[in-house]
Amino acid sequence: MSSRDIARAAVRARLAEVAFGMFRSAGFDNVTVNDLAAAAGVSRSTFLRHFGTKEEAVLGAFDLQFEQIAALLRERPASEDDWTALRRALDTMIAPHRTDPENALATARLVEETPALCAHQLHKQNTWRPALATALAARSGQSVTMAHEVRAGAALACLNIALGHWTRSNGERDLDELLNEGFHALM
Amino acid sequence: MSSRDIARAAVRARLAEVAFGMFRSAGFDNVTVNDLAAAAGVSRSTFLRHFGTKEEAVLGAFDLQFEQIAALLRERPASEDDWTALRRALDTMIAPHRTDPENALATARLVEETPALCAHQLHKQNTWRPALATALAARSGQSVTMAHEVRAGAALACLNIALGHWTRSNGERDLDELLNEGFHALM
DNA sequence: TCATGTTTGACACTCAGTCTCACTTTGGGA
DNA sequence: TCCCAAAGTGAGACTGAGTGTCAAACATGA
Repeated sequence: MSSRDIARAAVRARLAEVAFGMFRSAGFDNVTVNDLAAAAGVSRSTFLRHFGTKEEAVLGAFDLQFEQIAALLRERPASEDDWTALRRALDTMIAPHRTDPENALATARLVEETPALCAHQLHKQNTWRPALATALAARSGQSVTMAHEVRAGAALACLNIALGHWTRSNGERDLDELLNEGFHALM
Repeated sequence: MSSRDIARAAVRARLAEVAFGMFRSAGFDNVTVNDLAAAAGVSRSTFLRHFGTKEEAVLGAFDLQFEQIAALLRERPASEDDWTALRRALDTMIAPHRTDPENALATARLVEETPALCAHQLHKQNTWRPALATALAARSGQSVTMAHEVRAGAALACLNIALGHWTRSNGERDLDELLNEGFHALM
């Protein structure tokens, strides 16, 4: 990672933070890219060059999480069945909800109540699903089957549902238990 | 259903058909709403009044299918386990792929290769999932639990994955069998 | 026939996203 | 240290989606 990449990532992080703050207080649809750029002290061009779309300013961070999940999945022991491996790998995804529930709750709410964000998020998951299936198969040296992909998809659906319940409980219910309850319907 | 509603539905169907034809031959992103309106002989305003968004011209029909699935699900006998009931209900969804594979294949391809359509489709499924869970619970007089919702979500993921395989096989593989294979990883 | 509600087309407007061009900054090699 | 090539930035023009308003045409049911 060159120093340029570091600088670029720092700018990106700052822009995302400013954007999240404005979306959180005014609502995604009531903030324009011009507003975001002005608030962050950059031009409209620069903002869009960093994120491509308004949605990516919120959802861009999730790509890293998916890579982490895939990596963790690959490291789960082959003796573990797929459901258990998936359940464990998702612990990474819900770590932020434990360490910074305030922020995680605001993000989850924003995504859930904004159709454009929700749709993009689901599409992102759909894009990552094959990679999860590959990781699931690779950890036990198997080749990818439809079963791997179905289990990966089911686990993601489970995550979304558990997160939805968690959000609607204002973060009061335990996300770990909600996930366990969800996986219980699958295992 | 008044005569006005009938006329309205007829116009909608015709507009959707024209739109699908153009999307199919030129690609979703290469056709503007102006193009669609001109080809259908209506104004841009009228086209957008009927569908709201370009995407809905393609995906609008799926709402009916989801209602059908929910209705069928409610009618499955309480003696059937949830997975079997879901699997049977999905037969409705894949009926068109049997009766008119040509058209179904083109639609599936269009949705899959167009990110905007894919995202909207997934969001639609996400919106309908609670209704499926309710139907699943109602058929055996239970109240809705997270398990119902998780199973509904998993079934939808399974449908998407099976459809993806079917599309990539150019409609040559049997969608019924693909669905069975997918559900096998869950049941 | 008439009053009412619906559909339509025209048009103006906002905003997202793409593209191009010129300018500035920066990193790394000579 | 100097220099150059590459990367980042800002300005601005442009396309196209989606919203809202208005007046005219239309169909429906009394």
